[in-house]
Amino acid sequence: MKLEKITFGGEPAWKRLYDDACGTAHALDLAGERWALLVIRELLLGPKRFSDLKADLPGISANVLTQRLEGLEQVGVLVRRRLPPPASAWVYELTPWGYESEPIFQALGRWATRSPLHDPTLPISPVSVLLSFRTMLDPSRAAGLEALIALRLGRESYELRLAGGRLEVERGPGQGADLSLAGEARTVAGLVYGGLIAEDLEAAGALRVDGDRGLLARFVTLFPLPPKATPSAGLPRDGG
Amino acid sequence: MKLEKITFGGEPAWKRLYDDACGTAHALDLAGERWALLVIRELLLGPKRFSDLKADLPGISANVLTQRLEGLEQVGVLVRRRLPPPASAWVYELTPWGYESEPIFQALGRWATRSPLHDPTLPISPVSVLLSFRTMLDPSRAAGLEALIALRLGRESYELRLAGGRLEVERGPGQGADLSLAGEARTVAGLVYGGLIAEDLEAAGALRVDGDRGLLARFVTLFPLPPKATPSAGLPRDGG
DNA sequence: CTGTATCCGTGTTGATACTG
DNA sequence: CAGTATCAACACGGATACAG
Repeated sequence: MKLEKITFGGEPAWKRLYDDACGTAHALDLAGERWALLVIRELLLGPKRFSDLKADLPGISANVLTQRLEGLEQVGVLVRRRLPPPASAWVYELTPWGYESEPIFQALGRWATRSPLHDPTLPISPVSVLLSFRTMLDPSRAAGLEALIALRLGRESYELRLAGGRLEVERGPGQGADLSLAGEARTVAGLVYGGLIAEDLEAAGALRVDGDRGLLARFVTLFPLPPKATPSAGLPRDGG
Repeated sequence: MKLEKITFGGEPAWKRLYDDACGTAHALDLAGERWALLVIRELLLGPKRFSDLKADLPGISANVLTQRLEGLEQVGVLVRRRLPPPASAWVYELTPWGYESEPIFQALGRWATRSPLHDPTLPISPVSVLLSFRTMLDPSRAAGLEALIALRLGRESYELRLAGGRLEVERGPGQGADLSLAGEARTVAGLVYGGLIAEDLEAAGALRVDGDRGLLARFVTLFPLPPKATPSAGLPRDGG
């Protein structure tokens, strides 16, 4: 490993780099620091502001978020842009190449889902839920299905377009949707992945359903999880 | 993010965990620490001993390697095994689920190869080169090709079997190979990815070629690199 | 020979408080 | 809202000493 000096615009910065031509090592040089990949994940469905990122990454501190955004901008993964008036806010947006990192998240997610230690009851961000749908959709189960579904997860709204066995996800109000779900991201995740029952969640006030309930019944079957890996592996190693 | 206490066998250990049900976050909880993914990479083509890992991961220190191996064993990615006599050495071997992490490395590698900052002239491990071949093989370019190629990269020997547009990689001496290459891993990487010329490398004593040179000429064309992302992105952000 | 444990200097990370 | 400043805790990496 090597210490490399990189000077960009302002003051010199030192970074610990793997001294390795392997693509994996370079990817980790670019985005291997703590939180970096999760910042990218949160931007995969469109630009966000600093405070949105901070809210959607519970546990990150402001200074670390600042550092990650600066680093990821320097290496060309994202850009910092000012929205046109009247918004006039700064937003962070992935570059085209940044958006191309999505397969990394699909591979990581698919693999980790099989971990014996994975706890699906933890909090989850809206973007994570939507990306997981894109990753886990089983085209054969979605065959012949054409529908527009509106998801309101916390403060964020998305539109899911199912057609030709494929799924498109976009930010948007989802007007005229065949089915509309509103609730916290973890509620919808529990509905699709955790076997929770929509009627129970509605009764508990955690979910609102509008529209085609037959479509809902089918929707929750479209995203089968891979089986867990053998859990024998999560145990302590024998003494010596 | 949360501090979780995990006690395994011996003394209590604290680990910083993302408090996030997202698969990506869990994958990073499992293997997101510095060096962890590179340790896994080095094991993807078969078990290795501590000292082999240390040699193939230049820059890692013994104590960090020990910690990573312990951590990855605890979460079920690898196991520590004793070879049968007369070898009687300890080796580290991925579990079946650990081996299934390879798509992560393919996604990371494919993405990072397009980085404007990627430097392919850095040192590289034999395993990285072999994995890159598996990732980058263009099946259409390999169509109709049937061959056994032996690669001796540093101390390690591998066999590449090309058939039906597919590539199989195994450790092994490669006896009876149609083509045999011997040299440092970075030399062979430069040959396939860097446009270096086999004859020059032979003349310089960096490469030994035995067997079908027509096959070699074709072999070096089988692994096209994706184009670089627009490099404008690697520049300093404007002042304000 | 193959790891493992400990010490230590340094750099990174994160919680809190604070500023424009 | 969008970050900076400060400081404490921790992780990293190098060296060295130790154990089977």
